[in-house]
Amino acid sequence: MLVTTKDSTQIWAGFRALSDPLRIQIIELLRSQELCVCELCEQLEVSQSKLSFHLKNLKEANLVYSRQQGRWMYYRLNLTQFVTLEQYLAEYRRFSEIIPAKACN
Amino acid sequence: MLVTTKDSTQIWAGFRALSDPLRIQIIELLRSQELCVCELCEQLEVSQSKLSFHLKNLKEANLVYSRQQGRWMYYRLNLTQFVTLEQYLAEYRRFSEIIPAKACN
DNA sequence: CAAACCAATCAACTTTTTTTGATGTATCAA
DNA sequence: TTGATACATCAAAAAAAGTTGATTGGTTTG
Repeated sequence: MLVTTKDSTQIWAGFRALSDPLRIQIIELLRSQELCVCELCEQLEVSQSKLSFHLKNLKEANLVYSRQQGRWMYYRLNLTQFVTLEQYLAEYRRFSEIIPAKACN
Repeated sequence: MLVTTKDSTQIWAGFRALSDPLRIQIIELLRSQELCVCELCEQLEVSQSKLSFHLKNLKEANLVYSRQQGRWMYYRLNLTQFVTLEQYLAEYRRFSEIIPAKACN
């Protein structure tokens, strides 16, 4: 079963968002609780604009949600997307009979 | 439980390798069977050097093995690494009680 | 209203990744 | 041994991603 182009895009875009050390740190902080940008800034000791860049990145990959409250912006994980990626990887384990190549030529 | 820096590197490096459409296509072809470079070239319609670049990329992330036979080089998936990444993602689902943020200030 | 605050965005710059075409190396076949 | 094949590697160019500092927009506070 081949994934469609559209699904594939979702997939590698998701992995791309996870392919940066700072973004991994961000989601690990969000794993236990929703946090506002200022708190992430403090804990990760990075500039606000840098953080904004990476949060946008995570958001565009559907890995986080955000909600505004007053002048604060709170971010939290979108677990659904994590499950999607997890299941994509799980497919590899499912049909794990990998046939050795026939000799080439 | 926080992952160590070393583990984290393994993780985002793994995701980084999966963050490219061509590399996703490659692993999807390898999902059912080991293939040689020339066959991947044909099926994906990309240049050989381009393919080599991406295969190296996958290999450095431990997502594939390779073995040489005569003048052919055969690539196959390293499912162990897929499982590692899958389990990393699964951790997010496991403790999915995400506490809403306390009001900031 | 004005000032303070939080966070997004922008432009300029730096760094990393990817592509391309050429070259190198090893293997095999004639 | 010569030529062909399969693949890796390299250097240069192109494209994409990330960083930085400044600015902007929206919200609250005084």
